[in-house]
Amino acid sequence: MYFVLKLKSLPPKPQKAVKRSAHQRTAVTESIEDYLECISTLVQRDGFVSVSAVADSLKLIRPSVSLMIKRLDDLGYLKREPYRGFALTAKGREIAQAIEVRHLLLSALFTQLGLDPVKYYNDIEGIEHHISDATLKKLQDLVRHLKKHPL
Amino acid sequence: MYFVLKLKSLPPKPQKAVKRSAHQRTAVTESIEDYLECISTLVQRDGFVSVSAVADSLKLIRPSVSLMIKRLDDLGYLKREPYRGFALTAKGREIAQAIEVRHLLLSALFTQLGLDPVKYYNDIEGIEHHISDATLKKLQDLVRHLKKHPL
DNA sequence: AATAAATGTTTGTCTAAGCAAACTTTATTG
DNA sequence: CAATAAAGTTTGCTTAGACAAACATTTATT
Repeated sequence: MYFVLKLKSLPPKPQKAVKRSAHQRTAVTESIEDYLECISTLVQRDGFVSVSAVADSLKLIRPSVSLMIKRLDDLGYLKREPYRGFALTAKGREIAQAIEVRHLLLSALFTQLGLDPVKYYNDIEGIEHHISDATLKKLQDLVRHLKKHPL
Repeated sequence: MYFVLKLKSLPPKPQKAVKRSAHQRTAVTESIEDYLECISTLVQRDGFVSVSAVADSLKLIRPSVSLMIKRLDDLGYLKREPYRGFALTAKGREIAQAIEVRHLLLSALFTQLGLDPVKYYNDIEGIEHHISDATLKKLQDLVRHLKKHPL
C-alpha cells in the first residue's frame, strides 16, 4: 500500500539575479529631476553650487545630498570631484532645462489663473514632473490663448 | 607633560526611537491615492472589487496588492476580511472621491485642450495627486471659461 | 467528493530615498 | 600655524513600495 506524499516545493532553483534594463538603471525619478532642477537654478543664481546649498534649497541634510550627488555622477548627469565640487553635464543640463521649461510654463499658467506661483510652488513642483511633451505643447497654446481671452 | 587625546566620539547615547507623528503615520501617499481611486472605480464599474482586479488594474502583482490592502485596513481607509474581500470606509471613500474629482476635471481640461484623456492617462494620473484645493477651484473656472472661449 | 484552478496571503528580498552619527577634508581665524 | 569651524563623506539604519516563491484558502470542474 502506498501513501502519496504531496510535496510542498520543488528543489530550490538557482537564484536568478534580476537583471535591470538600461532604462531602469538610468530612470529619471522625480527626485533626480528635483535635484537637477535645483542645481541648475542655483548655478544660474550664484554662479556655482555646493552640497550645502542644494541641501538648504531642497530642505534635506548634507549627507543625503552628498550621496545623491555621487549617484548623479554615476548616472552621468554631473561630474563631481570629491570635496571639491560638481557641475552638470550636458545630459544633466538637458533634463534640468526640460523641467525648468515646465516649471516656468506652469508658473505663467498659475499667474493667469490668479494663483501666486510662489504660494502654490508645491502644486507646480508636483505637477511639473508629469507633463508629457504633447501636454506641454497644449499648455503653451493655452497660456497664449488666455492672454487674448483672460478669465 | 601632557598629551591631549582628541576623543573621536562620546559614549554612545541610548538609541532614540524616532517617533512618528500621527500625520506621518496616516500620510496619504500617491500610492495610497492610486489604490483608493482604483478600488472606488472598480466598485462603481463592477459592483465589487477583489485583490486580483486591483492588481490587474494597477498592473501590480497580487501579493503587492494584498499587502497594501492590509495596510489600508490598518490605516482605516477600508475594512477587509481576509480571503473574503474588502470595502472602502467613509474615510477611504472621501479620499477616493477627492481624487476622482481631480481626475475628471483634468480629463475635461485635456479634452478641451484637444488631448485624448485616455491616451494621456499617465499625465492625468501623475498630475491629479498634486492639485491643491485652490488650484482645483481655478481649474474648474478655467474649464468653464474654455467652454465659452475655446482654443 | 476529489482534484484542479483561481485567488489570496506570508515571507524574504530589493531599490530609492531619506536621516543621524561619526568621520575626513578644506577653509577660516586668532 | 595651530585650533576650530565649516563643508563634505561614509556608514548604518529606516520606511515605502514593489516582486517572487511558497503557502493557504476558496471556488470550479469533473
